[in-house]
Amino acid sequence: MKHLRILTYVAEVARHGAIRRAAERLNITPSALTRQIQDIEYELGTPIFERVAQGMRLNAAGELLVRHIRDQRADLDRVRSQIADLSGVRRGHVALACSQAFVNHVVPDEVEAYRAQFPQVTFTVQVRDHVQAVAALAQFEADLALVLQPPPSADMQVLFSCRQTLCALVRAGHPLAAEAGPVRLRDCLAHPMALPDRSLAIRHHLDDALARRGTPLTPVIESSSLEFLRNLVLREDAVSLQVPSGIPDDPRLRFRPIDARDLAPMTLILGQLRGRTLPVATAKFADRFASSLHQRYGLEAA
Amino acid sequence: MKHLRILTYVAEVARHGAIRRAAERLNITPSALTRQIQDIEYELGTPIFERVAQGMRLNAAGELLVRHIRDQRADLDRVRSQIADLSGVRRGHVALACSQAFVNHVVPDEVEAYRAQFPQVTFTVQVRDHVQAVAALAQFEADLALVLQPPPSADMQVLFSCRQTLCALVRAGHPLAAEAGPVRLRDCLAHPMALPDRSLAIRHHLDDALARRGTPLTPVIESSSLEFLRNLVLREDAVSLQVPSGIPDDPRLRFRPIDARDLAPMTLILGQLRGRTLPVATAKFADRFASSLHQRYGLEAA
DNA sequence: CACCCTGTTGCCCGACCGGCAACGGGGCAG
DNA sequence: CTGCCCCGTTGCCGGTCGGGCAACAGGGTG
Repeated sequence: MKHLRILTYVAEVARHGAIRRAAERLNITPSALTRQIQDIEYELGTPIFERVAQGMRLNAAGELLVRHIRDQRADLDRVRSQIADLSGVRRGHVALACSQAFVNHVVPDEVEAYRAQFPQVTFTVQVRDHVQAVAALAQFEADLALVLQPPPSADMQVLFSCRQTLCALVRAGHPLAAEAGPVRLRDCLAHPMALPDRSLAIRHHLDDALARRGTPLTPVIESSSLEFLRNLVLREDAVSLQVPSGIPDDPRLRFRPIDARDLAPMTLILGQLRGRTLPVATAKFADRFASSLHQRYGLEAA
Repeated sequence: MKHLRILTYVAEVARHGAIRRAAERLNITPSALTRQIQDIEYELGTPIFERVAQGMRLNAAGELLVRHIRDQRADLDRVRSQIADLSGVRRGHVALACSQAFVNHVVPDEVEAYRAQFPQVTFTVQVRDHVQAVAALAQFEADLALVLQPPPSADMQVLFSCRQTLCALVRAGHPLAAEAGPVRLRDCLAHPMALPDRSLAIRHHLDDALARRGTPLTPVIESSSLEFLRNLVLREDAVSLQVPSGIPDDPRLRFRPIDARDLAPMTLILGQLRGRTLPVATAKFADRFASSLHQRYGLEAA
């Protein structure tokens, strides 16, 4: 929308901390940009940026204004979506931040199903760890977040949650694949472990449990990529630890849940920014997503 | 603020229901205005006005947009006020809608006290009846409302409330002024009555009470102006009914509370629009006003 | 049918926005 | 200390967009 142009300028300068860099991204010259900023500061009767040698830094007034700008854009999006909705065409955009574990089938399946019905709705899916995902919500970079074990945050409003039991993941033919049903953690640790690294919630969960019991952990392979770990498990008799919803349907892979005595289940959460009214399309998608997760993984936890 | 220009156009056309009238108020020509409206409709991909022979009527999409515009302007006001606040100068504006009863000393005293401390804060005080005052809040035409017995409304959030006992108002020398303390309603009705008309909450309250008891009421004088009624009472031995907070400090006037057996006290309410975050200056004024009312008239009612 | 009101359109001008080039100033390496 | 680089800023100029004027299309009304 045209009238947001100037506000966009402010937001962009704030984001980059420098007029020249912001001007480049906005495809205008620094001179034009500096003048617009000055205009706004004049209208407000106070500077909103602190001029430092390295560029521009928001001051307190600027922080307030930028927050207003973000709110205002989000609200306009919501209104546009509502308007599109009542004209019959379901347009809109959904920005989702999710953990790596869900890029296999959980999110793609859901997006596919939704787009089959409303092809006018577009999506962006960003893979973020559980901390960054919550931050993305607060920054309005994402409308929804689907994550494992997010840090408790007042900003996050839970739309759905359930328990996910960690599973030992091995290739077909691995000794652990001989039996079915729960497996004890110590039986896993007897084999070489290929584990997520500390950027992933799964690893934090495991480390916490082992630290409490004083069991040392010496993974043979560590990676920030679950996909890499799966590919590795296919090639040698290592054991990985993943959540079932993140394991693709591959006949060469086998997985067994870790016995509940050894490892508490993790929490899967679909959430949005607390207090935010989502655009129609986004809200409807969130709704369906929640009930679809409900069907797949059972009741919401308390 | 400059970027709100176009949005103001929409709001003004919506308010007047006609481009030409709106254009006149905006000091531009109808042609310029029609083009701006068309631009917005193009950007939104849908008309926001229904063209009728008599002018322009908002359609559903327009309603949504206009609501957004109102919210957005209110939020900007709040941000500007916050910014002014943190730069040390307490600027801001307070728009108050109040019942006639409070223009004598309640509101002027409070405004004076506040302006003595923060002369940069400006005020508009609109006198509205109890129904219109609540509407003014919802329309963002007022930030605060001070009224008697407002209709219950989900839009209204109570900041302070207390009870006000209706009083018989007479001039000094009137037979009723001979005694002090509560007076029975039937003793008043024995004299010619000079009453507020049905545009005022006091009259509704009285009518309700009398209707329940089947007592007929034949006022000699009716007026929508409390001030007129007081001036009349000064000139002849009539009895008026007013709330004590609306009676000026005039040695020629006497008033005695109506006995509680005859007439329940009325409710005085200071309120704002539910869910709205008021600008700093306004919020602070509301705060002081509430505690000042508290000191004058006692505890909040439940 | 004429008249009045409505919104709308073609044409034109002026103001505003953005581009270009140059300037003042702070941080940093030689 | 000096030259260099990057920072924001300013004077000047051109294109674009907003607004004014006058005329047009259409519905309601006497």
